[in-house]
Amino acid sequence: MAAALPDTTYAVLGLIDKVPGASGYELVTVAGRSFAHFWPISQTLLYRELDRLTGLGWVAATRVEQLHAPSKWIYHTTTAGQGALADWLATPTRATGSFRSGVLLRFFFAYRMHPDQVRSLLADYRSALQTQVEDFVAIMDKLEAVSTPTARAGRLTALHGLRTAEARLKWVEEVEAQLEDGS
Amino acid sequence: MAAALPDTTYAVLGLIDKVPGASGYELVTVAGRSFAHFWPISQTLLYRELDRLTGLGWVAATRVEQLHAPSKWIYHTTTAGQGALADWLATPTRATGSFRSGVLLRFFFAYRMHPDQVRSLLADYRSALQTQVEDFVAIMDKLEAVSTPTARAGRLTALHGLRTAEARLKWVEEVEAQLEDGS
DNA sequence: GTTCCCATGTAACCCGTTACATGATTTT
DNA sequence: AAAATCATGTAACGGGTTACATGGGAAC
Repeated sequence: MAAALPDTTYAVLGLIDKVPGASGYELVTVAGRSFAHFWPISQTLLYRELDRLTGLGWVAATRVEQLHAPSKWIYHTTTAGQGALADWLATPTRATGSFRSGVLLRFFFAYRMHPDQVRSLLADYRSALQTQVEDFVAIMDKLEAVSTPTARAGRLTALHGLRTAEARLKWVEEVEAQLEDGS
Repeated sequence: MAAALPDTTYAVLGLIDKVPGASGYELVTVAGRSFAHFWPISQTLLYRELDRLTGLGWVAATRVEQLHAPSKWIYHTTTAGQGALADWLATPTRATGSFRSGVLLRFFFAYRMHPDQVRSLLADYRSALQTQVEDFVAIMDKLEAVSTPTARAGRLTALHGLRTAEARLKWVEEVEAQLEDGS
């Protein structure tokens, strides 16, 4: 049995399947505004996965010449690629994502900080969360009109992010209230 | 100016500062049940950071011989180390943590799955979230009694995880309800 | 005429993980 | 006799990041 490929490979495979005929450049931007919120990938990494996927025969690359822009490669999933995607989707996975938060890490050592530093840490966190909320709302608004299955999936993952950010904003308020009367 | 060290280095530094006189072995277990939920580190990595921190002169290692167990190194922060920790805590940071979720990634391609697969994906996610809720509640219960500043910081980071997991559980219910009547 | 957009790539680094090794002592 | 605990480490790998290079056409 071959070594398991990272989920990132399937993320790119699924994206090509979802947006057939896109160039690497386009896929980077699409990835940036679709699954970046729960599976961020850099440009370099995406191009590397493109190489891997064509090497595996899971996607086919076609050269396209353009008049008013540089030539480009466009990608499609092959039958083998669609099968690999289906297999991956059928395999159960551990439901534990990875999460690392610099804010929480610093907050964990809050007793070594001046109260003002803690307050500003929380304020920064709050504004970052508010930005997230706005982003997710914008995504959902944009997909509201569309009623395709792919749009629905996107809308619901955005909802996940929205609910998460909202809950964390409430946490910030809870903590700030506790700081005011407690310490 | 020297290259910035990763947050992991300061995580270990802060932990030694919090639990002085612990061995590497003990620090691994303490890290596992304190900040693992928002900053997981493996045993190998922790030992590597221990080397780095002693090399920097930020922590001092002392050899301790034991009768009923192998000899061990125990660690303390130096004055320089405490200063470095304070500096790091004083530097503002981007409030965006890193998050990667295999569940959401698969869910994003839900239109390529059988409805039963989607249901089982959500069921797995739900039970993982329920386990998280239990873990966070357990941590908070254990720290409820203690009223030190360090315990409070731990309790509040656990609360953050609890609120997050609760919001996501509600999301699962929302989505499941939508699947039943919609599709 | 400089800056932005398209488009693809290289180079280097290192953080983090997994698997494994060792060996004494204590518990089952 | 076997397994778990204490304690520290090595080896190898690869995923992901940041920074940089290139170059033509379009826009301001």
